[in-house]
Amino acid sequence: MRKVTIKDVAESAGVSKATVSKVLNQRYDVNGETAERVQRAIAALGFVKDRRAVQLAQGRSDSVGLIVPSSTDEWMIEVLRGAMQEAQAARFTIAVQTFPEGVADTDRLVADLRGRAFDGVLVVQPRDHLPWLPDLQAAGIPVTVLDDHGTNPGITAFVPDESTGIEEAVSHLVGLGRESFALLSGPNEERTRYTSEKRLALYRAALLARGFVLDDAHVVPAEYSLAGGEAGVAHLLKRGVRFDALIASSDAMAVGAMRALKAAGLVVPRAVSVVGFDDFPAANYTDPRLTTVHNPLFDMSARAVRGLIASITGKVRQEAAREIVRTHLIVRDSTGPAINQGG
Amino acid sequence: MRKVTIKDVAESAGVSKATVSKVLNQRYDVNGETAERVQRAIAALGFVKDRRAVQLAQGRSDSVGLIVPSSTDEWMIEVLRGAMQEAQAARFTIAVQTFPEGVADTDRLVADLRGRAFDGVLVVQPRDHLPWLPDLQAAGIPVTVLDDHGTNPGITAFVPDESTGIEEAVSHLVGLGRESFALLSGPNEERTRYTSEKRLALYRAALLARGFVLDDAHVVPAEYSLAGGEAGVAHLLKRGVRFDALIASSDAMAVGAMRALKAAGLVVPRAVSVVGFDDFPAANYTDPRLTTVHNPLFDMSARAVRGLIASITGKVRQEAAREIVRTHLIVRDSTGPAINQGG
DNA sequence: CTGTTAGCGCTTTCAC
DNA sequence: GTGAAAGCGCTAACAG
Repeated sequence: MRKVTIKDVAESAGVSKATVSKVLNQRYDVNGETAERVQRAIAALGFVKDRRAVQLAQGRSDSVGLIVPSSTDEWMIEVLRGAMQEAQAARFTIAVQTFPEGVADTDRLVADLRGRAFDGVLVVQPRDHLPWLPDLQAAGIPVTVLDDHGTNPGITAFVPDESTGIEEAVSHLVGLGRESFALLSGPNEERTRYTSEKRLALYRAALLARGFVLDDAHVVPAEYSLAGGEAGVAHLLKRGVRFDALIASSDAMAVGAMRALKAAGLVVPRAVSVVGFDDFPAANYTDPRLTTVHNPLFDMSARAVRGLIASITGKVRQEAAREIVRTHLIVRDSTGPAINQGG
Repeated sequence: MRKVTIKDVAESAGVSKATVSKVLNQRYDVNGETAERVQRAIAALGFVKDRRAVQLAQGRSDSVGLIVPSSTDEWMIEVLRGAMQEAQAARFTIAVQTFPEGVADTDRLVADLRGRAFDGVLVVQPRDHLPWLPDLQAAGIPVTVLDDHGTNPGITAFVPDESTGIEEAVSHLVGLGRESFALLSGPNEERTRYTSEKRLALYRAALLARGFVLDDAHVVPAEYSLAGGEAGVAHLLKRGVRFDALIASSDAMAVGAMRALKAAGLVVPRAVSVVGFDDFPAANYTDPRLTTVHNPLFDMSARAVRGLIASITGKVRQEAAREIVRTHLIVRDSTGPAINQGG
């Protein structure tokens, strides 16, 4: 039994393909009786529209491509969630693709994108400048980037404003009576330097604004990982650096730091208060639960996809905007009053 | 400037569409010189194949639909990772869709699937029997389910064999000198009962095989969450139940349990050893790090997608198989020697 | 209201 | 080797 097409339905119902199409698409210029006959034929034959044919005919693919870094980190799930929430509402599909590795891979992806495999594209955390983004846009394919490093000007972007969360964090720590700060910065790698230095500079400024100088001896570069955090704190301790507040540039680092502090007999949050960055899912499962700056990935992603869909469906010519999304501190249990205040 | 099609290239190169198509698809029955001329035209016009047209013409959509429960839990990322790994290798895209809520939603999804929006479908953790799965299969669309509850016979499924991990867990605890066990089982809800009771039964049997009876007083139903774990342990403690090993039916529960134990002054792992289930990403970030039964989602998902792609591309008629994937215990720090053994 | 006629853009026989 | 023509299955003007 061959695949049943709209043509079969038409013949079976004694009408033309056009009429069937109209019935299928709920057009109101069809006689009630005819419509019924068509419906019966559809049911009898078990007909279903071929999506691909519809897509070609309508010039849409009802999907948004989500290009993610190949190292799908835990936080990716937040991005996906946000994207799916919006996609579902608009009956779009989220097509996940991982970032291309080499030149050949890149060319293929770009060809797919320009070939309109998707109606719009959301690029998550591009490390570098992506020269093909403007081309896509010029080709009329809406593109948005999430959390880039400012390396793709002219492309609509949603980026977190880390300063608000950092201000809150510093204000929180200072309010708690903390007086000497140490900071675990990101690793000295090309790829991560931008984020890393930005966060450091913001912390430094926020502290300075409150009269605290964060000198270089109190800053140690570390990997964005649990092990990195452990090593970082061990390093600080070994050098005899004193601090009652520790700021980590990622949550995993913060957890490692808490482990190292505990190993050294320093109680978190009393002896040392710790704040992380990102608010990863595990932040609620650490002991103590982690106070951290929430990176609003879900929101950014949802807003980005909503915007993309709007410019896909509404034909609203997307205009390059840079949406800055505020970050906030989530206070949990890894921060608390200073020892001499607690009573 | 209109969209450039294969026809434009053909005219520009002075050949027919067919020839262009052959060049595009690396067919060898094209004269070298002609091919070059076509290539130049392609480059000059900036032509790119329209994916949708290719898809319609070839009857493929180069994608695998991933239907996930709407409550995208943390563990979903593992499923996605596994799926993407395989998809990427085969140049397929993973199109994520969330489970339909009502009847209308379901109908629409089924219509999309039967309408070949995707070449194959992977359904993750269907709660109930899905009557439309066999239909899809009958329509020639490969379908596989991941971690179902045996509610969809006749459909290829990848399911974890929890018994192996549970055997290992019990053997590990007993080997540690643990003698009295308590178990936090799943909630008394319709939806989760299957998993919950299966795990309980397996634990009970494994313990019995080693001479330990897990009586009802030592089993308490709890939510699969941190709060559930806390409440469960509080309940046990209040009732004066004594135990030196606690088995949780999920990792989040295990973390909650550890919190409650700590609050009660019971040290993990010495006073009470705790084992979880799933090996969620946060298991490495808890304090102590969680010993738990690893749920091989990544592997199952990767294997499932690989199988789907094989039957999509190879035209290998997929035969309903039930792949049982062994689980294993990951020993971390929440389990350790019993108090009187430690020395 | 309904049907005719062109598409959508590429692939694929099958003659030449 | 190359091209004409017939799809793939649906949509969309435009007559009638």
